[in-house]
Amino acid sequence: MLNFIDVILPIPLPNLFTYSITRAEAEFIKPGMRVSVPFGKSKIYTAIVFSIHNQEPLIYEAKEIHQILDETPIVSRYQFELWQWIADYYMCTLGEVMRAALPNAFILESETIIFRNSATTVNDSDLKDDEFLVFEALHHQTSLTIQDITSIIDKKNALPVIKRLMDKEIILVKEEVYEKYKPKLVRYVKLHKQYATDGRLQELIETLSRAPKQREVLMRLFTLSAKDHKPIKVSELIQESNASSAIIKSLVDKEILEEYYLQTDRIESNESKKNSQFALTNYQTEALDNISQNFKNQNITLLKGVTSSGKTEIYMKLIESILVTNKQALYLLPEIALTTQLVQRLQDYFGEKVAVYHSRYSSNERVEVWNHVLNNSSKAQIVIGARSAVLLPFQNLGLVIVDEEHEQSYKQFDPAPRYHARDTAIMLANIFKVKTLLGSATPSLESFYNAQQAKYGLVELNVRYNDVLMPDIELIDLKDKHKRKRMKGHFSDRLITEMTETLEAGNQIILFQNRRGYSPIVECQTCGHSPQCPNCDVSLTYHQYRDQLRCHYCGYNTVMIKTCEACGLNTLDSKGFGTEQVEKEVSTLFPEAKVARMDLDSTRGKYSYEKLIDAFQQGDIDVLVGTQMLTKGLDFRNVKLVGVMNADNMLNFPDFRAHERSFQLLIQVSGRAGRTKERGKVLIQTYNPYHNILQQVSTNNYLGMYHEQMDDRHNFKYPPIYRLIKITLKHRDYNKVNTGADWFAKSLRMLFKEHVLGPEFPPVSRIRNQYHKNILVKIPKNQSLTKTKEAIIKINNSFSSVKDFRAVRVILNVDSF
DNA sequence: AGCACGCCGACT
DNA sequence: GTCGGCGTGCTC
Repeated sequence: MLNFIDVILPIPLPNLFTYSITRAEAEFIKPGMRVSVPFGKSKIYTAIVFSIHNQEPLIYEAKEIHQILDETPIVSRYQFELWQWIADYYMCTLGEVMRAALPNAFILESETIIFRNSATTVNDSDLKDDEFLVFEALHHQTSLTIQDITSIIDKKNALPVIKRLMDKEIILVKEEVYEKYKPKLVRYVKLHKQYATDGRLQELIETLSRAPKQREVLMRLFTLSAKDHKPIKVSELIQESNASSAIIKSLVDKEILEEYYLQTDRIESNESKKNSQFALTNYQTEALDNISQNFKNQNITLLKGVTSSGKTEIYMKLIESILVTNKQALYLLPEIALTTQLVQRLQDYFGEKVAVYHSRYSSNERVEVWNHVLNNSSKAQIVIGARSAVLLPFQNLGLVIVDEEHEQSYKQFDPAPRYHARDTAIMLANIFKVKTLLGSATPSLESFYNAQQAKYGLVELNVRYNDVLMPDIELIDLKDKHKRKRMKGHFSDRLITEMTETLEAGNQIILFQNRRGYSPIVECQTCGHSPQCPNCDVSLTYHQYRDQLRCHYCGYNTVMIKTCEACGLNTLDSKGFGTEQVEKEVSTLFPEAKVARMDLDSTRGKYSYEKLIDAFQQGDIDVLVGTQMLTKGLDFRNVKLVGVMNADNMLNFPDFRAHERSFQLLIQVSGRAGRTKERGKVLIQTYNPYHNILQQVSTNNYLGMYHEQMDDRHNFKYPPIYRLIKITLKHRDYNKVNTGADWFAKSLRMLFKEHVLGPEFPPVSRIRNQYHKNILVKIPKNQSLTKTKEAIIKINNSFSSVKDFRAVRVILNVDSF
């Protein structure tokens, strides 16, 4: 009987691929293991074994696998179930899910390596110039990569040359696969075994009397190993004995010391023991009881707790109750809320049981967390992570917590799989038959709607920790302030007064402006021209700190122009303002205050974000100016005043969620004010102080906002009343996108009639030289989601079989909000 | 997706 | 003449 495996390949193709294996391999291979397989003409890819069977494919001959990469499965059956759900629900392939789920280091790819064929003799004159260059290079190096050759012959395409050399049998070509994950090895030293006896040791110390430095190192080694009987790291010895690595090296060379390597975890399990204890307040206890009560007949519960109400403590107690059953807990957070502050707090309480997983981790670090979770190791009993942590190989999950449930960053937009981590987490919990707790001060409409429909349980916590009052929110009418000349730059007199008082009292201030850079539009006063990005349909933003014009979509940048490109006059002026300008104005208005800025530009480096937070916490910064980044779960004790520079630009954003988002954002920034005893103050500057959303923000009226917005969603057929699938067409040719989108929309309309919207150009219709056009499909509650998706896939298939449209990229985005 | 193959304009 | 552009077809 012949043996075969079906595998998942990390590419966007809908089907599995069948390979043949030997009898012996069939005994060894299990679903979830990695194998490397030849794919296409020459490449070798990493695949995940999906199933093992005996059905020989009928219409093609299955290739043999190249190699088995694992001894035991690295993907669990629970994950297969989840992957399948993601692929079906979000309309993507299993391969795309695999790519998103596995740490990069697990996915090996082959590289083509070129060798000299020593079997043939070569006549130099037979070779062309570029062929000779390669031939000569192989005298110096035994092997070359394609890239090496590309640079040697200085051509874009090295393949023709390689092909000619292969035909002449001068070179050999091999595909090589490298293991990408490298265990971290740490260098240790110990005394060489020849000095094991006391007598020899005595001798040794005497011989070293003329090398005091070396002797000192040796003595230090003895004291260190006597102290805690642990292996001695080279780095430790160097530091303790104040020696150089050269001294260690000479001791090793003399065979006095012996070096060896041990494999270590990259993720420092900082050896903090459980030391912090805390008690819940009465309100927290009550909330926790309510949650447990809800969990008795509800799989999902929404915890709606105002900012600073101490939700984290409740999560911790819940997790603790899961740990005693020896199960794993998953704690999801938006990427930027995963600060050292919070991780530290959990580690202080749970010790080494906490593992962290997010995008700033290197591929190697992720492999280590993956393995710990897979092996159900105690080091990863609690996983705290961002979006992708939901894809980890849990074995024995007991609880899922999704904090800041309303955060849009839980939804992946590009590339596929375009999954929502909150909804995927609920599915994951469902697979393990365990409970999910969603937490937020400003729940998303869909979650609150589900709670209202009794699909979720609902627990509220309306009191801040330690009974601190909710901040006092005041709206400031910018139109009026301008008219009465009460503005200094972008600051109203009210804001300046409050800032002055706050600074005098020694408290800190946060200023929020949802725009980075100095000014988003530069415009010529004479001819009205403004510099545009050459690749995208947007104006360039002026960044003063580098004197540059930058595109926020593609990263394009040039030096700031001095005169108008169109009319040549130096009448350039800037419109609108960003964080940079706010920062600058603060330092002019308050010269003795220490100002810092927190946005994408100021937090580029790996730790710069943490440094800023640290500095602010230490009180080294008085005024922190920033974008959205500021709103995420930061806990600053000494912030008294929060200023929102301009609330209008987000309210006017062309999106059906703009109002919901603005409400959430403003409530979240406001929540940064007054987290201890004193009541905080929030000033919101706006041209529309009577806007309903702002009124609701100022009175912290979530229910008002909810009901009003839900009316709109009903009337205009938007989620959570209807479901939404967005179809985006992308191509560099404007006309192709247009005709393609029209075709696509027409086909959809035949089935879904008035529930098809568009095609429409998005606000920024060209990004990186690609034109975009969107079509929205609205799906009523009573319409089958599965059937709708099937129909869309069918239309998409016929679309791509039209020759003219093949090149147009189609992106399907389910729940695109 | 990635890659090979094949056709076509544009230059050393 | 070759180089590199891009459309087309295919991957177990």
